Parts: sequence; C-alpha cells; structure tokens
Amino acid sequence: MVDWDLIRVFVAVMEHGSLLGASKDLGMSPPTIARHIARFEDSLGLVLFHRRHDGYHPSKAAQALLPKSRQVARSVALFSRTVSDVKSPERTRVRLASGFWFSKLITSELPSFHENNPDMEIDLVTGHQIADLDEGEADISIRNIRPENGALVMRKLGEALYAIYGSRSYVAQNAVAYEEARFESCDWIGAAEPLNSLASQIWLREQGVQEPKLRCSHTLQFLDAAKAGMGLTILPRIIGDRETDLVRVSELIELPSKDVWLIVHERSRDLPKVRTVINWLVPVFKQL
Amino acid sequence: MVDWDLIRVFVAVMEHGSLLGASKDLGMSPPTIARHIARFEDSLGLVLFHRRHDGYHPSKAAQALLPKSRQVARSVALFSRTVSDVKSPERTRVRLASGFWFSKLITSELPSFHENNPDMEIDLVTGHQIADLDEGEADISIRNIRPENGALVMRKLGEALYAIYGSRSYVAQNAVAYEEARFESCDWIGAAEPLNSLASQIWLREQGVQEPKLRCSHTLQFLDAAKAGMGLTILPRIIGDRETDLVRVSELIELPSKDVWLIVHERSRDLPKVRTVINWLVPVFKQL
DNA sequence: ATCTCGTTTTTCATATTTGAAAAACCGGCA
DNA sequence: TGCCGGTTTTTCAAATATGAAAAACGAGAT
Repeated sequence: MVDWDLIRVFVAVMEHGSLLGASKDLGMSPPTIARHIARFEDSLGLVLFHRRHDGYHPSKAAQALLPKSRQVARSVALFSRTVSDVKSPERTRVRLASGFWFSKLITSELPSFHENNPDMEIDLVTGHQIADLDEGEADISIRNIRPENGALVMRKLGEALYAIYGSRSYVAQNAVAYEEARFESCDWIGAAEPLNSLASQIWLREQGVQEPKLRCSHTLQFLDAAKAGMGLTILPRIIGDRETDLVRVSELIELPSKDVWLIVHERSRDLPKVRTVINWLVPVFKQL
Repeated sequence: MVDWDLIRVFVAVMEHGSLLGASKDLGMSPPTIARHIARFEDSLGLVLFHRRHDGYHPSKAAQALLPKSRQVARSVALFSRTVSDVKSPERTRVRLASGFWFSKLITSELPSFHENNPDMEIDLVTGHQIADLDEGEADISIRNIRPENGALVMRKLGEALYAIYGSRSYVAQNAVAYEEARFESCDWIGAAEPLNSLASQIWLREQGVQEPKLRCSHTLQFLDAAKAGMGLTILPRIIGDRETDLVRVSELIELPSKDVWLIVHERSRDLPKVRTVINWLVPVFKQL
C-alpha cells in the first residue's frame, strides 16, 4: 500500500512542473520531494516523470493518474472542512451548489440578500458536477434533476423556460432567425464533447441542427458567443431576457427537464441558517 | 496541512478499536501508531480517542470524521485501481453499476453470458449511489435517471413497469388486496428514512398510504418482507413476476422515472469488452 | 566560447521516526 | 489476594528521512 501523502506530493509536482516550485508549495526541500517521487514511482511500479534539467516532465501514466489524484485531494479537502466544522460549527455560512445559469441568477440577487442578512455568508459552488449533499459538499443544491433517492428533501422552485436568442446585430442581418427555417439557415452555437447530453442540445439536434458552427465546452460560453454575434443559441429565458445585447427570436420552449428543484439534506433542513437561505431563494426563483 | 497518510491510520484504529489490531492491519508497531494518532490529534486540534487499558475509544469528533475519512479511502482505492489499469489495461473485465433490482435481473442472466463469453469477467457494482463514470467507478451504468451532462453516451434500454405484489398466503387471507380499498385496508411494506424519495414510495403516498406497517431501509427487503407475508408492496414487474411465492394484485403501474438508461463514458464506448457487454445487455432488458 | 539562470542531484551532518522488548496498566476471575 | 489476558506506554539503539550547501547540468543569451 502506498503512502497516501505521496499522492499530495505527486499532485504538487504535476502542478508546478518542477521540484523547486512544488517545494515552495509544500514547505519541503527539493531533495526531499525528489526522494518522495522516487519512492512513489517505486511503490507504484511506474515511471511518472522524465527528469530534465528544466524540470520534471510528466509521463503518460502520470497524466492518466492526475484526475484520480485530484479526486483524492478533493476528498481530503472535504475532510478538512468537516474538521473545522466539528471544531466550530458554521452558523452563518451556507454552501449553495448549482449550475452556471442558476448561479448567475443567484449572484444578481445576492446584494439584496446581504443587505437584509449582513451576518450571513454564502459559498456559491458552481459547476456541472452534481454536488453530493450526502458527503457534505454543499448545504443546498439547485438542479433541474430530481435525485433518485438518499436522505434528501426536495422542493420544486419552478419551471425553467428556454428560448432562442441572438445578438441584435446578428438578428438584424439574418431576419430568417425569426422563422422556422432558422434551424437550417442560421449559424448555431452548440455544445462540444462534454456537454453533448444537455437537454437543450438534444432538443436542438431534434430540430435538425446537426452541425453547430461553434461548439463550446462550457455553458457560459454560449452566452458570450451569442453576445459576440456568432449566431443563435438556446438560453434560459431568465438569462437571455436580462441581456440587453440579445434578442429573443422564438417562443418559449419547454425542455423535458424543465423542473427546478431545491434539494436539502434531511439533516440540515432545519438549521436556521439553511432556512434563511431557502426562504430567500424561493421568491428569487419565482421569476422563472 | 495534515499528513494524508495519517487519515489511513485513523481509519484503521477506528475500525479495530485498538492499536494492536490496527498494527497488524497496517504493518506498523503499536507505538508508531500511537504516535501517529497523537500527531494527528495535534495537527487537527481535536481529541479523537480516549485511551483506555482496553483499547482506543473514539470521541464524538472521531465519529463525525469517520465518514469523510472513508470517502478519502475510497478515492485512494479508485486511484489504486487506475494504477493497475495503467500498468496492464483490463481487456476482459467490465465494471457494471446498477441498482439492486437491475442487479438481480442481470445476475439471473449472467450464467448464459458467461457460457457464451468464457473469457469475460463482470464486476457487478450494486448500490443506490449513482456511480461516477467520469471518475472510473464503473464502465457501464444502468439507471432510471438520465444524467444531466458530462461526456456520457446514453441508450434507452426500455421502460420499467411496476405493480403491487403480496405473498400467496397474505393475498388469500386479504381478498381486498385486489381492490382499490387496499390502500387503506391492507398492510404495506414501505421505505424508511434514506429511501423516502424513491419514485415508488412517492406514488404510494399519493395513493393514501401514509403509514406503512413495515419500513425498510434497503430495497431488497421489500421483496423479502413481501415473500414473508408481511403485506403488500410495489415491485418492478420483472422482479415480482419471477417470484413464485408472490402474486400480482394490480395492473401495471407507470412511475414517473420509468425509462431505463444504459450509460457509458464516451471514452470507453468503443472498447471491445464494453461493446460485448452492451450487446448482451440490450436484449436482456428487452424483457422489461 | 563563456556566462547565466533555473533547474536537479549529491553530500553529509543532524533530526526524526521506528520497532523490539520491557514495563506499566486495568478489569475480571479463581 | 494474586494472576491472567488484553491492552497501552516507555525506553533506547538503530534505521530512516531531512535540509543546507555545494556541485552538476543544459539551454539559451551574450
């Protein structure tokens, strides 16, 4: 069994690409790190780095192992957060997990929340990975998927509606954007690899858009690309309507996963801090 | 920052309740472990164990920290599996994740698969936690939920239908089981705490069953309890119909999350071993 | 060709960690 | 009471890990 701590060293060296950089991060001397890596390689039976005079260069194997190592790092971070929570329970900080669009909406309403609740702190955890409430990655999660089970309490916040948007300039030059023919005649901003299975993208393919002109690997880029006039794209109406640069060119669209759920772990549903945040969120999402 | 390896020692001591037991597990001497735990406590600023002459007794804090520590252990295990896969890629072993019911179905068909594919090995990962394909926890996952996104490829296997079942003896003594009044007049086997949000349980509550006679915390107990004649319960028809001890007393029920999806990571969809298993699974789930 | 910069590697004295054995501890039991 | 069985804790010599400084190294610039 390998020394778990060596994984930490491995990650640091991967991130800095050199012993020297890693040494400052870890508070150890370069020779020590070199020895740690050597021992790690021995116990794994793999060559992780090619030593060069300009740094440590990761091997194929090292690259394959990095994501898993990061996962270990995340679980340790979670452990540490739990430690501090055991030592002094957070009574004013709430971790709120959601996708990018909802984060944007929440952020825009955050100032007024802070005004009314100056003592509360909110950690906004934004990502497309669904937070594991069971593992304490967040206190509250907002998703348009209803989780299968677990000790979770749910509450429907509303229904998200989508529509097709384009920039003012693009729409002005392509009047067809308003018509059914847009799916063939317009440029589209779609999703790349990791987002292929977004409901909006599936819908788009069903309408006949097979080859978007631009493929984005990150949700937020849809918005930026549309604003830049690259073409048409699908956005939640709560996002699109707020952008003065954009024009809505279609009716509202109902996607299959339209319901928006607020999910809380059973154990934290009655914490005052959590109640406060929920009571604030519910009206915020009324606007959907 | 704490030494990650100390988490491993901590878990071992928690599991054995004594230094001596942990020492055999870890291959370290008891004094070393005692010193590690002491250092761990120092760096965390917590008392983890009460030392007694009959062993190390965990404190409240230690108990709160154990689940997170286990999570770290799991992520390290995943790391290790990746290491062995990098060293010698598994060409014949497929990890197949699913819920309990689907596992049961798969298991029953497994013999014929092995007959036709004697070289293949299948790891059946059964649980209600959704496997994170992205992290390599499994090669294939079968779920009745469509994941939100990620680099996943999906394929609909069919639609799961449910029905109400009871044991022969119970139904014989309670003819009302066949009628609408069963929701009030019969004993029910329902879900306890962690499974409250199963689609079947939600449906049951909607029919007016608020207080099941027996609450199970594990899906498989529904089946066992029904066979033991405790009352009525909801089962997938593919499971219930195969039990000779059970009688179906209702029409087929369509629950909201009826679609069954086979989910594969994009990166592994074209591996021969994965294709083999998928080609086998598709007809198996045709029976749904 | 030589210098310089940022890196890794060697060296070696020092600090830390380790395990075996012995000692101490405590509850239960005859 | 005294002893046994399971523990933890102490002791101390040996093994191991560490850091500072120096050396080695190679690419690019002068």
